Amino acid sequence: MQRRISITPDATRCSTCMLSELCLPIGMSRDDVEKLDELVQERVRLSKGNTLFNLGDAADAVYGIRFGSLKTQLEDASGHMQITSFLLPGEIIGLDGLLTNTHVSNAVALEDSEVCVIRIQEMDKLSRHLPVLQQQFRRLMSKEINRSHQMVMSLGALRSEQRLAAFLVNLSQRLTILGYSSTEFILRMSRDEIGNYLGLTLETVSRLFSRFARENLIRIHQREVRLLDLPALQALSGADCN
Amino acid sequence: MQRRISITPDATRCSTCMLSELCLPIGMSRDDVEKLDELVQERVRLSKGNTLFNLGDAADAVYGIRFGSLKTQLEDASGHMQITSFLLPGEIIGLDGLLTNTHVSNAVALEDSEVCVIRIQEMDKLSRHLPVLQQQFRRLMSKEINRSHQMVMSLGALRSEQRLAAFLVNLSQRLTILGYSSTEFILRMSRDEIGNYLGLTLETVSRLFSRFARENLIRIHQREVRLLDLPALQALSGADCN
DNA sequence: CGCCTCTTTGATAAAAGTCAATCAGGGTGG
DNA sequence: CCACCCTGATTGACTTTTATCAAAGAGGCG
Repeated sequence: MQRRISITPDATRCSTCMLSELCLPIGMSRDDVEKLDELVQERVRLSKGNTLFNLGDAADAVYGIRFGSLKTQLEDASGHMQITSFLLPGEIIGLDGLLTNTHVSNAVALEDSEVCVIRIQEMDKLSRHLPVLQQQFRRLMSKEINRSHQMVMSLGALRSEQRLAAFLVNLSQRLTILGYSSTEFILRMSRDEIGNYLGLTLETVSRLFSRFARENLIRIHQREVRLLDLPALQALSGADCN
Repeated sequence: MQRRISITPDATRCSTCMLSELCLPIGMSRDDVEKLDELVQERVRLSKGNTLFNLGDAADAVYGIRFGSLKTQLEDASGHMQITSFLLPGEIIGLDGLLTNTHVSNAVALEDSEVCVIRIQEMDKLSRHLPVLQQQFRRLMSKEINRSHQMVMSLGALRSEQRLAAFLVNLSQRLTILGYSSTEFILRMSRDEIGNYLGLTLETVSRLFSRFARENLIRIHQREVRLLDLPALQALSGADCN
């Protein structure tokens, strides 16, 4: 189920949002963030499994995640899906639709989630009086380019165990920024989804988790993970010189 | 060798450039393109093997390729390089540096090349009188995000032969847009570089080229390729339903 | 309680990597 | 001008990694 929520005068705005240090306003001055308050006029609440947008939908907005998590996936001509990202609160989704104003991917909620709707037209209007907003948005797009390039590096250069270690370390880092534990968290995605994302099969992912557990790098039970040896995982993920 | 060239009054500008239908001005009106003419005040000429920028360099500009070709590559902690793109005339390079105004990759010329320097500061100044320029730039960044996501799909979902076929088809399409032959061209990169880009070893690339030639899909001699059966290559690259 | 989905684990097969030798061109220096 | 050298490309033999196929186990939800 997808439900649109209009923002009431007393609702949380960018300037009063817990995530304002991470999301669109990251690095902006207090004053400038307050000017952002009129930008988001709507939110969307999604229950688990529902789509925020689909391939082919008109793309007149991007979305900042308020809570929950989503995945984006591309679909090729033969119908095969490739997950291109897992997104957490404070991250921006939908940037790939701005080329033709049409979404080229699907965005699906991995759990009950809520996103802030950032209309491009509103942003352009606002940025006339707030030029820093354009730079801000450019930074966010550049960040997504970097993230995707890192993914290319991971898929092109790392072996399965390194990819999975890098995946865990990356999740850990992003959760830390959000104030969650860096060593204990719930995987919101299935083995199949992790495998798809990392270019591996679900069996390989499962086997690697078991092996990491045997080697006391992690403890894992279903989707609950505890990272026992973060430095070792970091080393494994390619930071070492082997 | 890298040489900076100031633009003289009689030099080619965006409005008189052969590539204006492809490059930064793609899709802009005649009038708007003329307003772009003051944007590029400098060009850089690179001889083969030289770098346009290196990891860590200040990033105050992006670059439109005028002629030649370049590669961009990331370097990980252990010194391993991963090529993230090969760029042709009309394409924009350097978008990944706008997050922190520092380049996070190297850009190296694959042959003697020339690029137009697009200073971000100039662009921001100009876009105050030409709001369409911001949208234009957003489209270009979105395009790079899409390209990179496609690459993730290719690396994550395709087998070696499909990746190489997709690589050839992609090159063919981009060369066609530039007015070159879609079936006969010179590879500007080595087997090693192709392999690195596609997440394969140079031996695998070489073997696949030989196999494609044996199957009459291509003819290849050193770096000269002729695509004999483009539809079959397209089918192989994942457009089929197998 | 039972069904259904997700996960784990094993056995085997296929894909791609590694190591090694040879070959082909292009450029350089005698 | 030709021989040689160096780099890049090809090809073969063998190994490793990861996928595939298959079966069984574990939770969660109606």
